[in-house]
Amino acid sequence: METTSTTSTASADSCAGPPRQPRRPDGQDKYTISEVVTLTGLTAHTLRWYERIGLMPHIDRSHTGQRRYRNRDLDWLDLVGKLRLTGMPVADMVRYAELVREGDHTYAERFDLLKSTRDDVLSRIAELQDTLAVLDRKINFYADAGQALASERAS
Amino acid sequence: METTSTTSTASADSCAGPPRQPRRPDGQDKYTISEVVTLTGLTAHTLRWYERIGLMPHIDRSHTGQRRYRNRDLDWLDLVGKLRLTGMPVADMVRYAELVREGDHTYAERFDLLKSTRDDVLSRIAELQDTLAVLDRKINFYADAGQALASERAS
DNA sequence: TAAAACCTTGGAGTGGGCTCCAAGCAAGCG
DNA sequence: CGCTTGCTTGGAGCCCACTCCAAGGTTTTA
Repeated sequence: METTSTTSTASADSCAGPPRQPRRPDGQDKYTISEVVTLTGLTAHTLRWYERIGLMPHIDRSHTGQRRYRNRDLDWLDLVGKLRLTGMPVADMVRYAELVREGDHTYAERFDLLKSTRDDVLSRIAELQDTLAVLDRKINFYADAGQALASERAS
Repeated sequence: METTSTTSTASADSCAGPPRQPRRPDGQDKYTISEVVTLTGLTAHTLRWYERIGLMPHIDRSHTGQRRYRNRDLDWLDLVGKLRLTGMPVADMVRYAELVREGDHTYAERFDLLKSTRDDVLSRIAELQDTLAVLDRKINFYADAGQALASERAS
């Protein structure tokens, strides 16, 4: 049976920011898929799917065919996770992965891709700050309205 | 035949930031669906779909049954657009719309909803800034690598 | 050694957010 | 009057990013 992800990505705890993934034990360079699940917060399904669609580099296998992830694979997954947060489509990440696989002569193209991604991120940040301003105006409105209702009740 | 959106949302022009939607003509308070399409950048399909799922307030109709949007509807669509950029699920926006329809006694709940949305936005901004740092490190790496290749070619 | 836990595969299914279609009504124009 | 253009509806279809299933092989624990 498949281990259904216990480390839920969106936890509802009140304080303390994002639910940090457990840190990698150091000195280790071989992880089973379930270890990667706990380290990345992805599901095993998703990890295998990433591999099928060409988003992963070649993953080592044990002599019986089970995946054995290495630290560089985890580094890659970290990057993928970051890019995912920017809303970059998986297809674009696959493109980047292909460039990496193709070797050093794709440096320029990778550079361009990263730069335009960077620009996207900057404009998304700007959009969000814009939205923040709108939310703050509305929040103030409701705060005032709440005040008004309270004093009305008091009088 | 349906007017296929001419105002493409994602234009590829180089400068000048986001493709500003045309400003509303002032003094007007009745718009056909196609006017709203050009004002918001949404498609007519999407506007009708928003209505079906309960994301819109009641929209006036002409004597023949055609939609006539008013300025307050456009204001609402602006808000929806902002919230969409934050990644808020449409279902949550529908919830907010319901609260608005239910009247003044939902002020407190709306306030809470906006505040938690605000928190989400803040943490998304933080995530993006994190990602930006990663991208910058990689970009510097590739810039250096490009330099190295160039000087290699020169020698 | 036997049971429980974990891993493998290809392919099918899901949910969100649109996107489109067909068939038909309505308005403006030459 | 006929043509073009625009609007109406319910329902079907699409794309993305997973998510799960069945059927079987492997590894670990007791």
